[in-house]
Amino acid sequence: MDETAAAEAFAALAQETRLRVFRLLLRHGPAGLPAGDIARRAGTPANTMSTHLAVLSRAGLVQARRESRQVFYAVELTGIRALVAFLVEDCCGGRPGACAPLLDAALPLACCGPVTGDRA
Amino acid sequence: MDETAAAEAFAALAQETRLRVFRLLLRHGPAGLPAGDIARRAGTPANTMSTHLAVLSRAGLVQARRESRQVFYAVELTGIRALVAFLVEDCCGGRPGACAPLLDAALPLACCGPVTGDRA
DNA sequence: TCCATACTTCCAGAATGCCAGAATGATGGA
DNA sequence: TCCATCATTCTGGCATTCTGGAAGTATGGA
Repeated sequence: MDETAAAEAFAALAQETRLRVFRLLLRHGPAGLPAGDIARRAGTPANTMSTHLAVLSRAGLVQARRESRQVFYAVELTGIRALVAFLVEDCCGGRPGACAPLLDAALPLACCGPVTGDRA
Repeated sequence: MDETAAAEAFAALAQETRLRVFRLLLRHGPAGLPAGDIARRAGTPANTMSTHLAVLSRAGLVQARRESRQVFYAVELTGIRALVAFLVEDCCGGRPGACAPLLDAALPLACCGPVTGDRA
């Protein structure tokens, strides 16, 4: 992940509809939701939503898979992880402790309970 | 942190110069850097950089403090933490394990070494 | 008081993004 | 083959953002 890719991902999340959709998909996990459902839930025309979903997809934040006539969108976990990792890498010049309160408790717990400790 | 505030923060990071500046400040920790230094390092006119810094500041990602004639900018740790926490809250509908590989190892280690476990 | 330094605000042109109507694919049933 | 459904692409109007020159606002030294 380089600066351009990260900026693109942040831009994708910088729009309220897209941010809401991303979080909606996050709640639905790997199964995802069909594009039509997403549009309906967001109260957005299908074509507009299609554009938003394309932006999220190009940014590597969601993934599309066709299933018969519907197209399901689901979060791309590696994408969001890479984005956050990129954002905070080299934090405080690598000096542990200088920014310890940054993200420690808030992040893993909010998502998936205590972390296991091994790499992803 | 609500959706509007989060979108504003992402928008602040969605611009390459600002993203580069934010990461630069992250490396400099709480001490921060004077606005002039930041502009010089980025190769950006002072007025343009001032606008960018104002955007980051309004988004709650950096904090300004005056010191004699200079204005130092430093990362706002609570801001970035709140942003990431908001982004992944309710991940997978609260079902631990469904998205376990999401961020566990990558994030805290990249920043500050093993987490302590207590709240910030 | 006068000047130099450091930074911010004002402004306008160029570029980019958002949005939804209309038209165009893709898929499956009759 | 024809039609209905689901989704994407095309298009143009509108709004926002980016950028830097010029002017304005603090701060401190002489």
